[in-house]
Amino acid sequence: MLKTVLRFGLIILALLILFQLSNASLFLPAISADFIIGLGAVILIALGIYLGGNIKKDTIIEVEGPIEINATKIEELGLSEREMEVLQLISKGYSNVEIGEKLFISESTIKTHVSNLFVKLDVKRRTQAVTRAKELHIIA
Amino acid sequence: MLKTVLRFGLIILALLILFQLSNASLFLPAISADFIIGLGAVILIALGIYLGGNIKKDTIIEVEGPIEINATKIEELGLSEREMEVLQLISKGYSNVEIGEKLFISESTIKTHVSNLFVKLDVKRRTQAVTRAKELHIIA
DNA sequence: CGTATTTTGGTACTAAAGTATGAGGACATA
DNA sequence: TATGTCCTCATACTTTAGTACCAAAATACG
Repeated sequence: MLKTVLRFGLIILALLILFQLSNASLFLPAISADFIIGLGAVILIALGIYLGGNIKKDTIIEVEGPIEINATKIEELGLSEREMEVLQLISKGYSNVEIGEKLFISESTIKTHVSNLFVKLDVKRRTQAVTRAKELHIIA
Repeated sequence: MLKTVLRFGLIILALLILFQLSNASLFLPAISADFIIGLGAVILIALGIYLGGNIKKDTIIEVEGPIEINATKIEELGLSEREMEVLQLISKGYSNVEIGEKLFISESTIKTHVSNLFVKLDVKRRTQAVTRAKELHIIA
């Protein structure tokens, strides 16, 4: 919450600086207006990237303790978002039916996801899948 | 790769547009220069957020410190040695048959141990048992 | 030695998990 | 528009897992 306030504060601050620059450029003909505007653009994009990066980190990578999730590995294995959701619920000990209820989809679909998951993780049972996933640091 | 090119293209395009706007504003006094610059700023930040959100991060994997086993808890739950062995093998992803082979006892016996384990841990499935056992720090 | 606990094993059954296959819809991209 | 990927769901089947109940050895202990 406090971070959110800080971020929006940064955005407003950046806007204010840009507005000031637009005036300052009139009194500093020695410096090209184009240069200043370009500089402002770079700063704003950098700010945006910073904000975007943090937003992504907060929403996708939820971790407790010192263990972090290896997002690269997930891509390497070709695991989809839905598959990751299912994998996480499996690791928490839920049955296929329970997982279906939590995700509002049928048990059949869960079984499909689970089977695909096993192929991609190269395992044969859900308990193995959890062990393997933790080894690879793709779940907490 | 193609996406990367597209993104950098977008950045350059945005910069060009901004430069053009800085000129256009001189010929369009009806529209406030501040407004145009503000609009540009918003667009650039949005672009930055989009770009930042798509940058893949190689997250650092930090190793967890020494995990302590709570021997007291094991006693409290009344878990026998054999049950602990079975529990550990379950957590490694082995099937009942495989566990039986490793401990040189029949699958029937494993099932008995597993069922007793479930009662003592107050769970209904082996995946739950693993989750619970780790919560209680009775397995690594 | 007698008693309690653990470990072992079996049978019979139900429930859940997992496999194989096919297929339609959603959505982004070439 | 065509293509490919993901998500969805279903049917039919096989395999594990799990429950209930029982019982015989092995082991620990006062």
